[in-house]
Amino acid sequence: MERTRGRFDPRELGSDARFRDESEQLWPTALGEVARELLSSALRCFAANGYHATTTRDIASVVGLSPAALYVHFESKELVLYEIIRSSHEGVLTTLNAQGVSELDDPLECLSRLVSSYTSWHARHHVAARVAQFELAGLTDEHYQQILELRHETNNYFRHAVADASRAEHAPPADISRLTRAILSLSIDLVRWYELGGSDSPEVLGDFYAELTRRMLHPVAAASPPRGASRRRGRTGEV
Amino acid sequence: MERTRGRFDPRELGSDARFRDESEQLWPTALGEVARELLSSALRCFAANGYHATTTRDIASVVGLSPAALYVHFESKELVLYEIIRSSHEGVLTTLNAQGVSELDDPLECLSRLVSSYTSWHARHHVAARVAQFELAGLTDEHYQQILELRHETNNYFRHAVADASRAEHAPPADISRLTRAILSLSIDLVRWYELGGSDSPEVLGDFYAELTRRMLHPVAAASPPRGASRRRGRTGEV
DNA sequence: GTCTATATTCGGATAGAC
DNA sequence: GTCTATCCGAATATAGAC
Repeated sequence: MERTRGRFDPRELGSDARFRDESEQLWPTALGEVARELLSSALRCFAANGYHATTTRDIASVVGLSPAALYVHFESKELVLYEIIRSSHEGVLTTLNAQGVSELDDPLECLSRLVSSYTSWHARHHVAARVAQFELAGLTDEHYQQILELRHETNNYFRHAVADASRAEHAPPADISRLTRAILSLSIDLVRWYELGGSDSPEVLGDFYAELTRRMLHPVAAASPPRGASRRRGRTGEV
Repeated sequence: MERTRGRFDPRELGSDARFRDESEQLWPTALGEVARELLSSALRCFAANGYHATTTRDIASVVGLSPAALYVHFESKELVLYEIIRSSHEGVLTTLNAQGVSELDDPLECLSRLVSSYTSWHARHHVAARVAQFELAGLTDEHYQQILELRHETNNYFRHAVADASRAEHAPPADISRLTRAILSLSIDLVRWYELGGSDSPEVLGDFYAELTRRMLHPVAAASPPRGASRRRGRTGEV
């Protein structure tokens, strides 16, 4: 019955600009060479076809091993997924920590730098980030809880930065949660469509989203008040 | 080896505020009652656990049927997924068409209305939209291509509206593609975290994102020039 | 550490009675 | 149209040789 196995051949991902990234830097150096190769292979398979649609044969064959070899290096397929997602989340946190924003006293510049680095990290590591963001359902409950803690830590960075910047720019305090979510959405959603080698480099995109963040904190001074049709709200979404 | 089947019991989704939505309105009326119930059940299973982690037994048992009964109404499990994704995409297009933006001559108001309706649709139908956005890998190549055409149509709406509004607001033409992607990202990513019954109604969120869109089209007039640290770019993402 | 072979379970889909 | 029973391919994981 025509088994759908995804649109991409993981064997080609290494040479495909859409998937080539710098994922190998993510893996713990404590792991051996083969284990790291297996993680890179699994990462590409998961990103291309999804966790459940990827078999242990897929992962191992890309590296040129039999499926049984995988279990010498990892206890289970789920643990491979966990290792990938955990490494990605810790990679983001490391980057955010390295920003040293605490030395800055300009809240808007501080937030800009967080957004810029968070965005460019996701662009540069868009393959790993895709798995880290969209394959959480494959984790066991216990591993999922551990990832949630890392995500909570990341979100706190932004929530505080948005709160500080909002105060400094006299934005409505009620919008802090909404703004935080919107800013995170920009950086996270790009992993769905970003391609290395596309028009924007990770740095350019990071700068652009930092600029958008600054604009989002500045209410437009009703520059061009809508003429007719006084914004009939409440009708939207009725289909 | 501890089979992970997702964190949510689809049987409870109907009574869970996180998943209760108005998906039933989406299905073609040409289908019979049972077929529509199966689609609603499948929708909740797919949203909760993912397409590949959902079995035909899961889908049928929520409705109180045996797995075999599903095949009386649908040729395959993949066709159930296709019907869900297709209905969602056409639902969005119907909403956008109903906006009647062509009657407006204010480009910014036109774009605002598109963003508002697109956003509130995704919030109201966040369960269906989640499947429509994140389970595309489960489709056959042929069905995937058909969905891509619908997405292309939707994207064109926004690309033209952003282009018109950018001209009217004297925004840099080079940013049109970037802005379009950013605006779409806001509305699409919300299906990852939105919950009906949460703090913001679909309409409130739609209005807020329309406001953010207007702000994103207005370059900040260097209101508060960053003091020290002259935006050292190019370092981000090195981890 | 890697292999071949396989145990075992599971899931999509079908057969045929009612 | 729904059921029970089942076929059969597939996938995780293991056993045991090398």
